[in-house]
Order: sequence, then structure tokens, then C-alpha cells
Amino acid sequence: MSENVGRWLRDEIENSILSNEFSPGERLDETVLATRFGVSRTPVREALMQLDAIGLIEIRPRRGAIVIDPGPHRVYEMFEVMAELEGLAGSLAARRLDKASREAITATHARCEQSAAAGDSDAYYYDNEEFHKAIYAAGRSDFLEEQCLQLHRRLRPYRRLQLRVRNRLSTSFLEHCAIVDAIFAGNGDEARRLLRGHVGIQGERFSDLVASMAAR
Amino acid sequence: MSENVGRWLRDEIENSILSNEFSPGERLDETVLATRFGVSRTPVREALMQLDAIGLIEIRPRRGAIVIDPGPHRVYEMFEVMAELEGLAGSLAARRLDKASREAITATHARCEQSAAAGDSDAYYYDNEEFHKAIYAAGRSDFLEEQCLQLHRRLRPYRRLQLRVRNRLSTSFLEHCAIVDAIFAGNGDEARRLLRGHVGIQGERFSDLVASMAAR
DNA sequence: GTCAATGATCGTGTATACAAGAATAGCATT
DNA sequence: AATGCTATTCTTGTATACACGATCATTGAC
Repeated sequence: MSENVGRWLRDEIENSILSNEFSPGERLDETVLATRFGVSRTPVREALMQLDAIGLIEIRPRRGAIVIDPGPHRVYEMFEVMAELEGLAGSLAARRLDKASREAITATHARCEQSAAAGDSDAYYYDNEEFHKAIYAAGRSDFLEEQCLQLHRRLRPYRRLQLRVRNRLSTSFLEHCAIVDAIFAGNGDEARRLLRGHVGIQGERFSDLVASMAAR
Repeated sequence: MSENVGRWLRDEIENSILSNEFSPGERLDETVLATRFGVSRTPVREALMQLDAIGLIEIRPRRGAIVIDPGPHRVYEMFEVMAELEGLAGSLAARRLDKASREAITATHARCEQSAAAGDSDAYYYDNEEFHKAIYAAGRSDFLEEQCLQLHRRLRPYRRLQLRVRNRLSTSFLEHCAIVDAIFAGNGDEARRLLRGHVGIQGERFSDLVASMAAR
């Protein structure tokens, strides 16, 4: 638990939203949350204000807070931006790669290979996340890394859904291989291009996303 | 004034920070702010929590809030990301350009031409902002537009400093011309490339930035 | 029977009071 | 004289109380 209750609540509620415990459109009652977490309304309000500032919920004056529903189209737009940022991270990584980052990428890539070979979708989901985080870090831009992590967090539930699509696991891993090659070869433009394709949602994958979102 | 005091205060304090009325590192005393704005501490706290969530200030437990100082390096990183996002916006604009967006770009571009010709740096600063916003909107991605506007806001003071550099005004406008041409020609890749170059900070322009930041 | 208006109830918005921790200053001791 | 410890004060963190607005239900009129 964090040292101040407001921040702790923010993380707690944020996780609840991102793990779909609070569904989009659902109203978040301050007193209910307060009693549930055993605190007063004040820190709850502070947490909600922060989540509103981040854009996870919307506080309508005198009408309470509701969880924002991004909707398929907006999620698509978020993936579009995510692809761009990851592309930048990849190109920077290719240019600035140092020993530690190289090892981190190699290690996480190896773990992805194992879970992909085992066909373990849940394990791959986690390892894949670590792989991408290793690339963010390798870009050596604190701000970019933060932006990537933040967007990644918000898109996490949808990434998980994507992996459920048939054959996506092995395809994803093959793309990883090419990305690693490009980064290690110092080929920034290629790394950027590959990551954009890897993260972005094109063509039929958009309908896959919509379908899996509807199936929730 | 917004309908709820907390949000109004957030905007107010945010503007004060971005216009350098509160300098980086400065402590923001809750009671001082409360009396200054004629409200109680509660909405002040809510505003500060939100600014903390956005990343403009830092609240250290039991030690109060201070304005974050990005520092030259981090500002550089922010411009790097901004360049990438604007590049994406430009490429989308080239692909999806409709009549309204085309007219908006043409109009703001024309105003830039006037203020550039007049050598009016302040007017150009404003018109340039509108020009870029027109491109964000032309991309037809709500999420991307929001991200661009948010980053633009935070970089606003530094953009202003940049324009003070000698000859930057006419150079900037020439770059605008090429960007408009690329977008109107439907050449997304070219628009992306040009915007990246236009917004990003390369080579000596970084030292210009550092110098102007130190001169504040 | 349906629609509108008014009142009651519930929930948010702001203020204030109280508690706990951190910083600073003063005093004592080495 | 310098350093460390303690006490006081100031500021933040949390709770509670009160007020205003919104929504919903009930009643009355058309």
C-alpha cells in the first residue's frame, strides 16, 4: 500500500477499471467506494479526480463519475498512436542500443519463444509485455518510455483479447524475431516499420478486435 | 469559469505553471492558493491531485506540491515524441483530407504567411499554433488530436522561445508550405517526414533551446 | 389514462475541524 | 563553537458536516 490513501485508491480503482471489474458506463458511487475500501469520501474523491484527469473516467458535475467506454473506433485510434510511439522507441533502440538493453531484449525474447512454442497464450501475454517494455527502455528516452507504458496499460485488456485470435501467437513471435534482428542490426527505419506493423491494427484484425470486444 | 471549482482551479493553476508564473521547483502552498483564489483547501487539493496525475507537478507525501522542472533533456524528449505524433497526424491528414479540413488548413496557412511577412513574431506564434491544430483535426483521429493538443500545451512555452531564434520565422513558414503541398497532394509519407523535421529539434537547434531556456 | 409539476430523497460539491508527520529553531551538551 | 536532540509550529492528510443540485416518484389536473 502506498503511503497516501488517495494514491493507493487511484491505483486500486484504476486496476479495477482496466481489469474490467468496473465496466464501461458503470457509475462509481463515492460513498459505496468509501465504505468498500474502509476510508472516508475525501480520498475517494481525490482518486476519482485523478482518474478523470488521466481520462479513465468522466466526472459530470453533480451527477457523479462513470467509467469511460472508449468504443471500438477509439480503441483503434489508440492502437494507431501506440504503433507510432513503439515505432519511435524501436528506431531509437536501434540507434542507441547498449549492452544492458540488448541483454534485456534477448532475455525477454527468449521467454516469448518458449511460451509461444508451448502455445501458452497467458504466459505469452505476460512475456510479450515484458518484451515490449524492454524495447521502450532501450530507446533511452524517459518521456517516451512513460508515454508508451501509460498507453500500454490502457490498451492491456485489448491486447489480451487480440492474442486469442487464431494463429496470432506464432505470427506475433515471428514478427518479434524480425524486430529484434532490425534493432540489433542498428536498422532504425526497419525497426520502426516492423513495430508499426506489429502493434497497429490493419484490415481484418480490426474486425477481430471489434468481435472480441463485443464478446466480452 | 467552469461549473465546478476544482476543475476551474486546475485550469487556472495549470495556466499559471505553463506561463511560468509558478516557476519549476516552486512550492505550491495549499492554504496560500486557497486564500488567493478565495476558496477552501478542498478544491485546491483536488486541483493539485489532478495536476499531479497529469504530471505537471509532484506531490510528495506530507511535504507538499512542487512544480516539476522538465529540464532541457526531457523537453528535447518531449519534442521528439511531439514530432512523431504530428508526423502521424500529417500522414493521416494527407489520406483523409476532406473539404472542411482543407479549408481550415488553407486559412490558417494564409494567416501564417501574413504574420511571417510582417515579421510579427507574436502573431506568427499564435497563427502557427492554429495551423498545427488544423492539421491535428484533419487527421480525423480524436484520440491522436487530444494527445497532440495536450503535448502542444505543455510544450507551448518552449515553442515560443524557439521562434525568437534568428530567421526561424521565415524558415518555419517555408516548411509549412512544403507540408501543405504534401498533405494536399495526398502524399502521407512525405507529410509525415516533413512534419517530423519541422517539429523535431535537430543539431544546433537543441543548443538554441537550451540557451533560451537558461535565459528565462 | 397520460402528462406535468412539485416535493422528497439521494448524491455530489465545498467547507471546516482535527490528527499526524515533517521542518525548523532553540537549547543543551560535548 | 559545533552538533545533536527535543519541542513547537506549520502544513498536509483524512474525516465529517452541511448545502445545493439533480433525479425520481407521486399526486393532481386535463
